[in-house]
Amino acid sequence: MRYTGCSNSRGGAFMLDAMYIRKQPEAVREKLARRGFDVDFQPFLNDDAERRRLIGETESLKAERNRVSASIPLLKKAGNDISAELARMRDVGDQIKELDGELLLVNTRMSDFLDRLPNLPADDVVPGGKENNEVIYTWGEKPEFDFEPKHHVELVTQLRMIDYERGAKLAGSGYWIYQGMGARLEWALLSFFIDRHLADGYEMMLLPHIVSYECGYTSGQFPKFEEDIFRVSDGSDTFRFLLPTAETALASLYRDEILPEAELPKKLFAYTPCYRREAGSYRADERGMIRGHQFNKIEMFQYVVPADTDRALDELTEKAADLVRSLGLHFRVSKLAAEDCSASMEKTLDVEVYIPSMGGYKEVSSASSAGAYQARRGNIRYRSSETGKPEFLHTLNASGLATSRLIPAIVEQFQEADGSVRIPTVLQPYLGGLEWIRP
RNA sequence: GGAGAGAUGGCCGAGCGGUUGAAGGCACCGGUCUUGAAAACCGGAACGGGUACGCCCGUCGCAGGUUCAAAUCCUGUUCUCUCCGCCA
Repeated sequence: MRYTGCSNSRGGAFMLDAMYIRKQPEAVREKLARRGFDVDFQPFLNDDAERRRLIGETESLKAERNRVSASIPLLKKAGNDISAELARMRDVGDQIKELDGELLLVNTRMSDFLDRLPNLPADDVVPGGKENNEVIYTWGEKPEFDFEPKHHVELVTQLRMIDYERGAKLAGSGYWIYQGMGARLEWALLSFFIDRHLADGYEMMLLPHIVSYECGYTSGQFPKFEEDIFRVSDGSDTFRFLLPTAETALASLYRDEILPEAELPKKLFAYTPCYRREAGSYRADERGMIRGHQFNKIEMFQYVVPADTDRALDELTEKAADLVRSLGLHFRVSKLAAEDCSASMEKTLDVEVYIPSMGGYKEVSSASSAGAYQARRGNIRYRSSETGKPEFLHTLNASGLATSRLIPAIVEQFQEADGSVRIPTVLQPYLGGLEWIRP
């Protein structure tokens, strides 16, 4: 499936990237190498040269055609015989058509190549995978239990919060049902997050959960990661899919638009369920709610001018961390190494909550800067007050938060010997003042 | 689902085969005027690409077609609006 529509956006996005590669192929190679990508740019650079040669040829033919065409009405008026001109222009038209065909081929090859390249890591992002992630700070202490702590699956089942079996009956493995206090706790978490974001001046959005191919292209999921999503069919050929994250929709809000600089930074958040195939990614220690095909998440998003990106990433990371802190959960913040950042992102900070049964930390929020990567793909610009010209803006996103790993963290970290669970103070107002969930 | 109307620059809006890349207005930038600002007046300014930096090419939702020449004609397509039907 080709990226359809927005054809001039593609041209714009395409060229800027290409220009950088043309000018600094070694710098680009080095940056990609940090992500474990070994890319040979030679074929691309050859295409780039060929492309410019074809453009030169076809455009001088077009210039001639325009010139002669403009003179034809004048010649006609003067009573000249123009049949020779007409014949020649027919011929020129054929040549143009042929050259344009070749050009299209080269262009397609180049954009297919570029579409599949991940973002370049930021300068302060170290090479390598997970093992090179750096813990920035840790908050709180690992909980100590003077009894044998239970696994969250056992706790939430006993407390009748989550029904895994019937979830599987309804939809298959990887789906669960929130019930009773589980449903209420889930809703309390989301409400709490919403209130915090509103207090911080973020605008709330409720989005379509089924979106078009272009959204996936802009956010960077497509064309490389089409197998990670649920495609939906209405019998037509239109490619639509379920949101794997609200980011996918939020990144496309202003696609093909030019925002006034005064509107930036634009701070948004959205609640949506997230639907993911997670094909083959289950691990034995991820029993329960750690990884499912559907989970609830509130996503924060910012559109900023490039100079504001670092500040925005700090803000988003701190907001996500602060939510976990407010819940009283032990967590840490890590800066990801290049290979661990998702493809669209130049830099990512994870907020990871401690899950006692795993003896480790699990991501509840990923705060990332996409730099101009998504903006290029979606042709999202702002009018710079400095130059007066449209420039690509920067996009950032962070979960705030995904709940599916918070509930395990809450029930496990706050469990008592009798299997009851203490409700975090900040959530109690959302639960009618309730302090405990008891068997 | 049926019928109709529409889609033009940052925004609104004219144009319906040949100096129209596009009148006019708003917004924007520079200048004159002003103590300063506003108003008024004058001027500039679309986006993308190529470049021998003189210019040139492309772009009027999108994709094709007709033509020497398309915003303008033809076909397809997407989206928006109005009316009818259906429905949470």
